[in-house]
Amino acid sequence: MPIKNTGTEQLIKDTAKRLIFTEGKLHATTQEIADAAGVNRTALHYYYRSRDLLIAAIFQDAMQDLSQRLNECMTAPESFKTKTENIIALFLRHMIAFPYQETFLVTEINTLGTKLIDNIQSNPVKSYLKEAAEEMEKGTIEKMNPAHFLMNLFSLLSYPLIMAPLYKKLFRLSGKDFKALIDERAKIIIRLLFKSQ
Amino acid sequence: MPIKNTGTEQLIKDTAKRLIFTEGKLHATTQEIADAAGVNRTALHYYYRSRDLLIAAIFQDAMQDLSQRLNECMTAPESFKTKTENIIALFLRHMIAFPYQETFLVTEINTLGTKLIDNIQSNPVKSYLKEAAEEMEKGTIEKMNPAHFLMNLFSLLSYPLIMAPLYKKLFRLSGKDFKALIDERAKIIIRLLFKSQ
DNA sequence: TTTTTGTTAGACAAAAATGTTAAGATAAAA
DNA sequence: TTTTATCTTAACATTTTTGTCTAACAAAAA
Repeated sequence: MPIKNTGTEQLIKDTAKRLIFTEGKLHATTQEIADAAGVNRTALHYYYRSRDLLIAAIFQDAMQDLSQRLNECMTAPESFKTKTENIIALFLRHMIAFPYQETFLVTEINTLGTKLIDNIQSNPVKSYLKEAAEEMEKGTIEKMNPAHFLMNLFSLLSYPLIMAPLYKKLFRLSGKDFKALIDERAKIIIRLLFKSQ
Repeated sequence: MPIKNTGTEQLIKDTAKRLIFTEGKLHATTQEIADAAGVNRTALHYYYRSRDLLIAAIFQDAMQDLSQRLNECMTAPESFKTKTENIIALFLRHMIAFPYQETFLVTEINTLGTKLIDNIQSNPVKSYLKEAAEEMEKGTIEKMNPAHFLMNLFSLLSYPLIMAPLYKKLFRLSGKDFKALIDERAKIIIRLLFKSQ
């Protein structure tokens, strides 16, 4: 780590994340990133040496961030429903800020190979799936393979935000109206996933 | 259209679609496309003149295909539930074959601008939404903004297939096991969207 | 004050990707 | 058989993107 930290290294990475994760420009060039960050392109090489290394750093961060969010959410010491409500709140907030983070991860894996994620942590997910299975026994949620429950949850949270540009056109909605729609989703999702009473 | 049609023009486009829509290689180069198609890169230029034009053709096809599927599905003369079951079957089949088609559309829009889709047809969707609202009155599905119903439907259909590389790792599933999981989803989705009896 | 650190600017080199051209092979059509 | 449309090969030009180097400068640290 540098002795005199002016935040430029972080700024570059954060800007790249904004372009890629938030604005969905999955193939931003080094020039575009540097311009958006308001730094010279040389600074990007100064800190990250190459585009690939910057992208690798961003990929690592994204995986780490995803892992950590799953970890924290899924192993929290709360009731299953409360926990699920928290997952929804947290992931919705995240998807609003960084809708293309998961898309980025997947397309990187598709081009660079699946070995990128051999070390993914699946234990917290497993424990959540187990709890879901118990809830199914209790009858608070529909019986199904718990993996489906989790996929349903994440689908309902994520997909509308990824497809926002299409949905806005399809529904003829302004950005504001679409946002209002998204704000309603937490409740909708809970109502859908949990039996009515 | 060429007088002597040997299918190479189509082959090139189909191959590019395979790479982009199926394999999720969203920034395939002309060389990669030509190689995958087993033709010389010049053939690509011979037929499409430039990469951008090939991509534009693919984009148009994808929009057209999406529009047409929506159109056919949503205006079919069947009961709402049957119609929805058909939508699920059709879109699931499509997502299995071309999981990244919508992702491609959205990332293209994100980089080239929203004007690409100003002419999108939203009438069939509107009529489906109206039917959904009627079903809500009847009580066969939960009451909500019909737009949510549609977003729920497409989310549940699409997201798991887009995120397959991640989910396989997260659930530690082989390709075969994951496929089996996906095959169960049509029923799961119907059960989730429609009230139990 | 001198040195170090962070950073910029500019020029340039190298690589990658895209696009062009000309010549020729092939096979089907005329 | 000649012609023509299709497609390849190979060479090359252009553009885009990436990466490197050097000199310089400002601000903080020593």
